[in-house]
Amino acid sequence: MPHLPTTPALHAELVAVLTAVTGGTPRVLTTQGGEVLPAGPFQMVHRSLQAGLRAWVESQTHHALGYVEQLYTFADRDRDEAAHVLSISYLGLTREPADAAAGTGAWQDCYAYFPWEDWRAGRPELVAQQILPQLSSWAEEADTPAERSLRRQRVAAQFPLDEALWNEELVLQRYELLFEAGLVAEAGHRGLPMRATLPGRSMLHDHRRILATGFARLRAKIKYRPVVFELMPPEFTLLQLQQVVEALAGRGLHKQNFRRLIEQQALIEETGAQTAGSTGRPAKLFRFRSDVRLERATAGSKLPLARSA
Amino acid sequence: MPHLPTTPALHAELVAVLTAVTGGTPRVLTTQGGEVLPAGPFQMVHRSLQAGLRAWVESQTHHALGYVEQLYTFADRDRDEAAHVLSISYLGLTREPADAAAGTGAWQDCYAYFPWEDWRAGRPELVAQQILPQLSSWAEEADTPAERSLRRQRVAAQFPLDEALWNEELVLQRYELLFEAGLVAEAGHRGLPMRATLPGRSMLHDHRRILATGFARLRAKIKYRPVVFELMPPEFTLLQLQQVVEALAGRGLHKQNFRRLIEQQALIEETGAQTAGSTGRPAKLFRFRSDVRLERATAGSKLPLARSA
DNA sequence: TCAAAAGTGTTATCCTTACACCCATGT
DNA sequence: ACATGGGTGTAAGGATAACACTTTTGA
Repeated sequence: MPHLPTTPALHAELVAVLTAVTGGTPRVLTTQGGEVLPAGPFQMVHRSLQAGLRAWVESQTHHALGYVEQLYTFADRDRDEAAHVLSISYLGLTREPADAAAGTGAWQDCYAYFPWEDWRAGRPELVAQQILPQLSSWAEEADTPAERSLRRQRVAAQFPLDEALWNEELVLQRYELLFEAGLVAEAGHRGLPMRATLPGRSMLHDHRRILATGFARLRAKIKYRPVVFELMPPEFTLLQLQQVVEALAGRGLHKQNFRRLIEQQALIEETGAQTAGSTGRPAKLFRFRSDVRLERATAGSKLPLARSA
Repeated sequence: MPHLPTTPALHAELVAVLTAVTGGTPRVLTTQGGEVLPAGPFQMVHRSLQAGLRAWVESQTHHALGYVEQLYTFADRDRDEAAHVLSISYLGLTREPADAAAGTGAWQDCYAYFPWEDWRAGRPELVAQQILPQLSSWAEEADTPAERSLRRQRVAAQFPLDEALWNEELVLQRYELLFEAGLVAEAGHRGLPMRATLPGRSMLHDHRRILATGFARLRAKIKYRPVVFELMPPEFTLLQLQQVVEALAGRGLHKQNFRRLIEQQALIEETGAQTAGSTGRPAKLFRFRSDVRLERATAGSKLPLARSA
C-alpha cells in the first residue's frame, strides 16, 4: 500500500559528511563553529538524491565533489516533537580548497571529535587512563550477570587490551558504546545518566553520530575500493599517499609493504617528474591512472594491514 | 540550515526486502501477485526507523524478524510528478512460515526476477545465448570511442567470459547495465529504447532495483558476518547450511573446505543429535552458538570461496 | 658526515584452494 | 553391492607480514 500520506507534516534534509585530508589530518566540513554538519532542505528538483546533494554541496563550497555515497537515513524524533524530520546523510570526498574563505563552513580535525580513534602514535593515553577504567566500572554495574558479561564482551572487542587487536573500522560502535556508558556529552542531552565527560568535541543533534558513521564507512572503504585518490592532489609521492591513508586509518603502516602493494596493483603510474627542495632523497611523482577511474564501479584495491615499527 | 520545510507535500514509505531460503531457493516476500515489494507508510511512532519497520513487518507477516538492516533511500520522482515520495528500503532475514496462508503476501523465487544470477549449475544458457550478444551490440553502437570502450569494460567485468571471474556480488550493477541497455521491461516504462526483453519477471516502480540492492547486499554480507544463521532452522546439518549459502551466492561451493572453515570458526556447536530416515549416512545436527549471537555486532565470519567440482 | 627519506631484496608464515581417500547408512 | 551423503588428512600455491640492507639528497 504505497502513496499513503503520513499524518503530520514531514520534512527531509540532506546532511553531508564532507571529508578531506590536509597536512596529515583528516578534516570534515562543519558550520556553526564546528557544532553541526552542513545540512540543507531536500528538494525534488534533481533526478536523484545523489545528484541533488552533489549540486547543493558544490554550490555551497565552490569546489568539485569527487566521490559521493549515501550513508544512512535517520528519523530523529527528539528535536521537535511536532515536526518530523528525516535526515538523509551522505559521505563525500574532496580536497580542502586552498582559499579557505570560500564557502560558509570551516574544516575541523576529525580527531577533535574522536580523540580515541587516533592510534598513529600508539595507543592514546586517553584510552588506558580514562576510557577503559570508566567502561569497566560501567560494565560491572549492570543489573544482571548476562548483561554484565555482554558489556564486558563489547568493551573487550572494541577497546582491546592488545594493540594488535585494535579494529579501526568500529568507529560507530565505539561512539555508541561511549554514549550508552554516559561518557560523551550528547548522552546527557538525551537524558542518560552521565558518568564523566571524555575529551573530544561534541555536536548538536545526532551529528556526531552521523560523523562517526561516515568515518567508519570511509575507513572500511579505503581497504577495498580505490577511493583514496579522490582525496589526493593530481600528483603525489608514495609517502604522501601513505600519510593520507594513515591519517584516515588512524594508525601507522609498514612503509615497504605499502609501497609494494600499491605499485603492484597498477592503480597509479609515474608522471616522470620528481619532488625537489624537500629534505631527503627526491621521490618520484605518481598520478592515479585515469583509465582505472572509468572502471571504478567494480575495480577493487587493497591496502596492506601491516603495522609500522 | 536545518528544519526548512520542503515545498510540496512530502511522503515517505518503508519498503522491505524480506528474504528466506526454503527448499534450496532464496525467496522474497511480495504482494500484488509478485509485482511489488511489501511497503507501508512511514509513521513516527517508534524510537527509530528500524524499530518501526520491525514492528510493521511482524504485524503483517505474524512471524519474527531476525536480522534487519537499512539498504538505501530512494527519491522516486516519476510515479506521480506532483507527490514526492521517499522510499526507505530495508533488508530483513527470516524463515518462511510453515502456514503459508499467514500474512498477505506471497514468497517468490528470487531467481524468477534475476534468472542470470543463478550459476549453481554452471553458467546459465541465457547469458551466452542472449545477454552477451545483446550487450555486445549495445556496446558497439555507442556514439564515441570512449563510451564504446567504457561499455565494453563494464560488460566484461560484470558478465565475464571466464566463469572463474564471475563476481556474484554485482547483482545491482548487472541489473542497471541491463536496464541501460534496454533489456529489462522497466527500462521501457521509463522511456528508454528497448532492445529486447530478457526472461525474468519485472516489478512495478523501481522495486526490482530495490530487490537487486538487497540481494547484492546479502550476498556480500554473508561472506564476513554470521547472518546466514538468521535464515536457518534452530538445528541443521552442515549440508543444509551449505545449501542455503549456495542458494544465496548462486553458485556451488567446495564441500570439504566449506565444512572445515565453518567448523574452525566456532560459530556453531553440535547438538548431539543426528538426522535419521534420509538417504545416506546420518549427519550430525548443529546449532548456532547463542553466545556468538550476543557479540554479533562485531563478530566476523568467513565463507570459503572455493568452487565445487 | 649525518639525518631523512627513497628504494630493493629475501624470507617466514598463514590462509586458501585443491586433491585423495575412507566411513556409515538405506535400497 | 552400490549410491548417497558424511567426514578426515594433507599438500601446493599465493598473499601478507616481517626483516635487513642500499641509495640519494639537503643541511
